[in-house]
Amino acid sequence: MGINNNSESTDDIDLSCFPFFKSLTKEECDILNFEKKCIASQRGTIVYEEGCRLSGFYFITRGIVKIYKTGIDGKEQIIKFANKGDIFGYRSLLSEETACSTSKVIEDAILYHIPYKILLNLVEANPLFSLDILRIACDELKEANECITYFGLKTVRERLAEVLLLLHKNFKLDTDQRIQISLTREELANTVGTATEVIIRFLSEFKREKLIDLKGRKIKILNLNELKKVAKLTD
Amino acid sequence: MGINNNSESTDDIDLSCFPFFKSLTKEECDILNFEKKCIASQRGTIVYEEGCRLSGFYFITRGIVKIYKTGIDGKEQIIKFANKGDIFGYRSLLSEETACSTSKVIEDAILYHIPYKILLNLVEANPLFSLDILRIACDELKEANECITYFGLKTVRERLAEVLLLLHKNFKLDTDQRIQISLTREELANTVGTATEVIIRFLSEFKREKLIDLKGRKIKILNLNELKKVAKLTD
DNA sequence: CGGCTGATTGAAATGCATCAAACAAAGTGG
DNA sequence: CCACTTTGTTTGATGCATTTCAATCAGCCG
Repeated sequence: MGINNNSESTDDIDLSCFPFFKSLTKEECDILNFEKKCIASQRGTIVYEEGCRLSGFYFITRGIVKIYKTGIDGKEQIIKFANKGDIFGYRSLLSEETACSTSKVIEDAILYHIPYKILLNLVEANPLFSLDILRIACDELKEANECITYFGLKTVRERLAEVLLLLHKNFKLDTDQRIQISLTREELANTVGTATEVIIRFLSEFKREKLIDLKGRKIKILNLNELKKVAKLTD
Repeated sequence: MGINNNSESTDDIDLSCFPFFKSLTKEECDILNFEKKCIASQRGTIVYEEGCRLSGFYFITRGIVKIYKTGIDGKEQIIKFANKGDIFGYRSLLSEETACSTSKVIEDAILYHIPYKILLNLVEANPLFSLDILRIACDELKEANECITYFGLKTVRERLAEVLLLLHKNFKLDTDQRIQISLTREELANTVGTATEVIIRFLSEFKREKLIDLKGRKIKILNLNELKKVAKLTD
């Protein structure tokens, strides 16, 4: 693991059924479906690395990919988890720069690679699609700004509570109401921006306070409202 | 001060000379210039506040505006400084949400208000402009991601060094090579995400180490390379 | 079984936040 | 024009949150 472990398949799912492509015409969908390349990737696979020049962006229909940057001392900062229906890798593409983050599969995933040229053609030819992707970028920007704010104004304890709430909101729950995404303590730490040990301590503190329940990496939120108070959220 | 102190003027500068509008046709420029509204705003003016519904976005041709969010305890987190040639307020507009940040003039500014409808028309009618604004959003996203990373991985001392370098890069220098933007210690603190006193201590530490020179709020960088080392920057 | 990675706990060190107080500068009103 | 208020800057001292180091434990895989 940790090494490329892809298998290019000829999986011919029609991407037009996903909301992201809703504004495309029939012809555009045909081109898209023809040019896309399906990549089934196992946990640990690195999709692209910081410094790479990408040839296209990625659309994910299954699994989870973490997007992160690496600091000088080798510590990671996770910026985002991409899952079903998300796109990633488009930012550096459109800015015409090398990737400034790394993306790694943390839950076996199905990815579709879509060439840059197709993206450009669509943006230039289809104003509605153009607006769609612009709105996606704006939404990401909003989340990033909220993230900056929470880093600047909140303590580690508050940030952990907020991250748990975000994971709860953005990822499916299993039959036992546990958040399906399975992160190591270290990955949680790299999201919150702290040390692994600190995460462990606060998690067990939350558990003691009956805010959450832990079963290995599977977390269940027991008291949503109280956790929101800990996170100092208004809504 | 602190209260609205605008004066709507009929200033008829042709906006097409700014790079942001470079992709517009002659006709589009005419409409833009007709629909824009010039607002001369003094230091302290609040352009819009968190929770407002905006009717358009802003283009700035002079002065500086700080964009920030306010925490529960009233503390501010500054997200961005907008100056000449920048746009702001477009994000919440395109996401069709109320503003999630406040913008306040910190250096007497000339702003142009451009109605949402014009923005939408341009994005839908002009693919090149559409791509331009998409790239701007992507660039902002890149900066935001770097900001998240520096919050997550760096100490306050390192962050302050990085912010000083960013200000040095993004704002003009005066005849004495000092960074023209004039921030209070508190505003610096609200950018770095720490307390005013901490900023003061590190600033005088940097001064003692001959990395910077201080003359009130005007900062001059004396040793760029060494400051980059402090900020743990690679480039 | 032994070696690996990840999780956990404890103790010590430190970076930062907070509180308090003094000072400087700038604007306000008598 | 001077006392007064206000706002911003500075310094010191203290306490707390978080980091770091060290050691142990649990689980997994070949």
